[in-house]
Amino acid sequence: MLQVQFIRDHKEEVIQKLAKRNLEVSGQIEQVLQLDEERRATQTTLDAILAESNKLSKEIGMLFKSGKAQEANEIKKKTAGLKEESKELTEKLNSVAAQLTELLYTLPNIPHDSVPEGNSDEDNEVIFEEGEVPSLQDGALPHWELAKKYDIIDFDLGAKITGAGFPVYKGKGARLQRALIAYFLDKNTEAGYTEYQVPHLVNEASGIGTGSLPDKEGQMYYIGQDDLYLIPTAEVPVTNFYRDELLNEGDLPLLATAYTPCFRREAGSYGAHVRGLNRLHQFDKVEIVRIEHPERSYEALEGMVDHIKGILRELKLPYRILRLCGGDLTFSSALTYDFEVYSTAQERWLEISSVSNFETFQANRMKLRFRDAQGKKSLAHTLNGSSLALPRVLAGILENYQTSEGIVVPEVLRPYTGFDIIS
RNA sequence: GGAGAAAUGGCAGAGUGGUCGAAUGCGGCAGUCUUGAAAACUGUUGAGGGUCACACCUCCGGGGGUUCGAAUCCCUCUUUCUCCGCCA
Repeated sequence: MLQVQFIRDHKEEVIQKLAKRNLEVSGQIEQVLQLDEERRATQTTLDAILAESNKLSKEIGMLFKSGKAQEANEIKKKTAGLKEESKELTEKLNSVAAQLTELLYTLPNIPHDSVPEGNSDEDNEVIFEEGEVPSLQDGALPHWELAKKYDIIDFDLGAKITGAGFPVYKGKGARLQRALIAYFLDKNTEAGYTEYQVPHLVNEASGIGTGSLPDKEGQMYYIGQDDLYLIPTAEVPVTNFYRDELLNEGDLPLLATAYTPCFRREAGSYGAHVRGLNRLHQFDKVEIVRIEHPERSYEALEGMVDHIKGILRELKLPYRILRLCGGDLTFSSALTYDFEVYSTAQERWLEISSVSNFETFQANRMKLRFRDAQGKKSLAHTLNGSSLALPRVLAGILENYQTSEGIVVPEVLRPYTGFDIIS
């Protein structure tokens, strides 16, 4: 959520920078400023009435104490009108404040200056590419064929017990999943991230904190009976550890990592591109989250990018890094780098990680602040990234490591799998 | 699931209708003393809104109510603890 104070002080800048997202928000900004003005005016009037009412109440108290009940009752009569007025104003204030918040919820984060112009994923900027695309033999298979051939993922069984998009991993496939999770968590903890295991259901406040709610896209699974949401990513529970916290500057940065399953309804996305592991309703992901000092958050973002690069290098997967353009940037993010692995058999790039700096956008929603040495309080910056999303990494491994003998396990994973080939 | 108790500032803990944003202790910060440190002593120390700055307003788990006035009374929700039951 953008800060009202910032919008007040930088109105034109906000309008101009949100244009990068191909949004024309001048009408909404005007409305925000108007509601804010109204909110403050109402508050001021209400405060004056409450002050008067407090004063009278104190007088009444003193009069009763000194036995002057009659005088007290006289003053009591005067309070009735004030009470009525304050009630009306409070209602108005609540209504205006609610409208303001609702409107602010509709405004996405301001893109960083380095975010390229553009409308869709086609305008994303490739900033880095590394790794060799293996030349596969004739008859190279896409991962869903390989999964069937080696009996390591059963999509039909998942569809039977739950539905489409809920695969069952089996045998060496299941073991490989476990290996990847352990490997990623180890890499993250080595880099200083504290490992957590977190709930897979969150309450509404947490969803709002990270910007997942209000969920206009209907992406989250909702458990109505208990008013809880299945997490779409570990980002939601982990970042919300720090909701409503006032940290000390010395506590920063805070680094956390967690493995969780992720649940996404993916309403409306069907077709060839969602085959196999490409898009699922439930998938596994290891996430990294950082709470940073605003002055160091972009340095931290680059650090996260380097960290993920290191993992992909070790896995020896061909990958590239994109800087997302304004049109493709997610709602809460100021700057996002996407990592994509080249899926040789499908001959396409698969997104396996998204690393973002949200600056104060989430922190403002969740009131995550820190106090500096001078005692000044500021919103912290929140960042997160996948390190990594499993299904597409698995797809990349299956397709790129396939040989006539079977699927070779990347070397760094062998201590975790206990086998070096799936045949 | 049933019965009971509780939720107050960074922490501990008082406050059961009136000048309480809240005693006291610990902790933190500043100072005095000291070569330095400790101890002792003195002062200071919650958050949000609002203001140029004050004033002023709001906040004692969340929401609602009673009252001229609520941390304090009532309703409700959440969480924690104790006991019983069930259970991986």
